[in-house]
Amino acid sequence: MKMSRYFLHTLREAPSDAEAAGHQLLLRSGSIDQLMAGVYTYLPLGWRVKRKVEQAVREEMDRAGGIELHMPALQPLDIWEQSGRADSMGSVLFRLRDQRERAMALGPTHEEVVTSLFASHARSYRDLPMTLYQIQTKFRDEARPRGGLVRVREFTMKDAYSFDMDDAGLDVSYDAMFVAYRRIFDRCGVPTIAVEADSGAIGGKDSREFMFLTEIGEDVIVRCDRCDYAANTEKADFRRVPAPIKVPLPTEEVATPGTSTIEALAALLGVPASKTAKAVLYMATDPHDASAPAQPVFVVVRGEMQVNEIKVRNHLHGVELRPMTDVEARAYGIVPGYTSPIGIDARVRVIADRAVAETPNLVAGANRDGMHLRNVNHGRDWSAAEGDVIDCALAEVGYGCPRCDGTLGAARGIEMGHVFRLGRIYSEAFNVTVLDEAGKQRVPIMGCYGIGVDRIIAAAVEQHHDERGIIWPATIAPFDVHLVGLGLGRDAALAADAEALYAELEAAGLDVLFDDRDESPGVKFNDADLIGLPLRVTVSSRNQTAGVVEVQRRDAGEAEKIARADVVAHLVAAHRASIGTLLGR
RNA sequence: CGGGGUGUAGCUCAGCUUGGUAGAGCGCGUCGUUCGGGACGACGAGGCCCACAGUUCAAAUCUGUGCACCCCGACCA
Repeated sequence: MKMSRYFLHTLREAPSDAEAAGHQLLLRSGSIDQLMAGVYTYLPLGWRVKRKVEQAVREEMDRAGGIELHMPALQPLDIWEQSGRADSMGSVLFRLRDQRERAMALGPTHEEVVTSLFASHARSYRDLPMTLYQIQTKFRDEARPRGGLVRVREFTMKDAYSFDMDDAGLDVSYDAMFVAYRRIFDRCGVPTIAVEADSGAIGGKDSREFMFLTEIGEDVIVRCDRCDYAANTEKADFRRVPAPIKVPLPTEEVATPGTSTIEALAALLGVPASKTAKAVLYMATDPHDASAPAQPVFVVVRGEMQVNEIKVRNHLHGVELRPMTDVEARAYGIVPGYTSPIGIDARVRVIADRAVAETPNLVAGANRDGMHLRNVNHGRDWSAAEGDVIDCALAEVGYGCPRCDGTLGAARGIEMGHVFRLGRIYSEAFNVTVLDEAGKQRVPIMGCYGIGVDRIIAAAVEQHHDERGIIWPATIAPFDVHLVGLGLGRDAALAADAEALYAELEAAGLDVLFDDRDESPGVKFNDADLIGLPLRVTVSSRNQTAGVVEVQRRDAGEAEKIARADVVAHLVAAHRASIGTLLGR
């Protein structure tokens, strides 16, 4: 491609809307353009990157046995009601009506479509196992798009769905996807780690997220410093330190006027926060039944810990939680600021984290203004209901690893992909049955697997750039070679040779961006650095005289002078080597 | 949805406090000089100052109401 004829306009300064380096560089390099919050145009340069990423994903999915298809983004709302997610997806689902007022949705994901599709086509165990995938535009009405391509409302996802007869088959399908994901991210130059994850509104269990670790990540993960345990904090467990064996002491009241926070309480009584019990009050509502009254929930964790609301919600089967108001609390006889699990109104469901239940002689509220109780013990003075002592505290840096005696550290990350064993939630909802070898109807078990294509691009730039611009991994670079012609307008012979080299490189199978513009060397070099193609070739009168051209790798090293006659072979070899490294060959 | 911030030229911003009819740098066009790391000169194009409603002789500027975008939080297959 000749730059003089290309639709490409670099920016010297980044638009002020962009904060992350990767977002700024994608904008400055003329790769993307924002249309509105969370909606971007892929400009020609960015579009080439996107197609390369898609192709990398496609090849690896095919290699793993996936079969590509393409499902509609526009979907009837019926299927969302059939699965129950019309409610549970809530406001994230883009809804619309056609001219006959039929309710529809723009697909935020495709479990419903693929499962109803599979139901009408699959008949026999001979059709299984089957993994179907697509690369599709998804729509999610995100409350807060952010970070350029990181969280957007219209985006491209590769989503795959596996159908198997039994758990053992699902394991095979799942493992194949897991391996393919590793290869995809490696190939695109995006380092990821697989972490245990909450499966969220999609349902299912046993899910793993592939996280790209970065300061700008919106998820927090914890990792063990000794073993390979890693988990999203939404899901993470930690080792509760066994309490030293202590005899429960008699409770005693202590006056604590004006002490309604754990910090103030710990300071006033001279005890660590870990010797206190923290009460957090919620109202829980059922997203599937808006008419049902909100239920009061009282979560107790140790004073130094935070409630993991995701775990509480999952424990309560997907309810929505909101903080209880003081007015509501008083209606249940609760004194806000001095809340006590002791003698709580029977209508209030008490859920306790294991750590608080196992720690003796804690300071807790007395449910009287200005009063706390010392030496409160779970089991003697108060109790969560049967089955309501659970892991529901947030894992934090410095806590013990749940798997070994290591310590947890924390990092931020962006979710690049997610794989999980779905189970039969959807296949049952859509009445998928196939006949097994004995002629009996069986419901297949499903897995689902997603990758954010746009996020791969965002992460690749975030990971590979310097102060001058992008350093594209060779596998996803928009072009392979940046051919820079200096002073072509003043030297007809040079211009002719640059044209010839351009043609030779293209003929050799390289994608070339040829800067044939009438611009000064500084402008051209700066644009080349900004755009970040892996290889830069400079032709100039100076080099021409010596019979050489100059080759510069974007990722490292000094420029090399290469004999004009050898340059095509040299670049082909350099390109192959870079691709080979990323493919792990 | 709560909190904060910002809307003036394609981009980055000044002007707003103290109302008087629009500015800079970069970018863009033409011409000339330059030509290996964002050159220089001359001339030029380009703005419904986010929108609407007030106040005023007069509003980019003051007031109100919206809207958009960004950040933090809530939310998030």
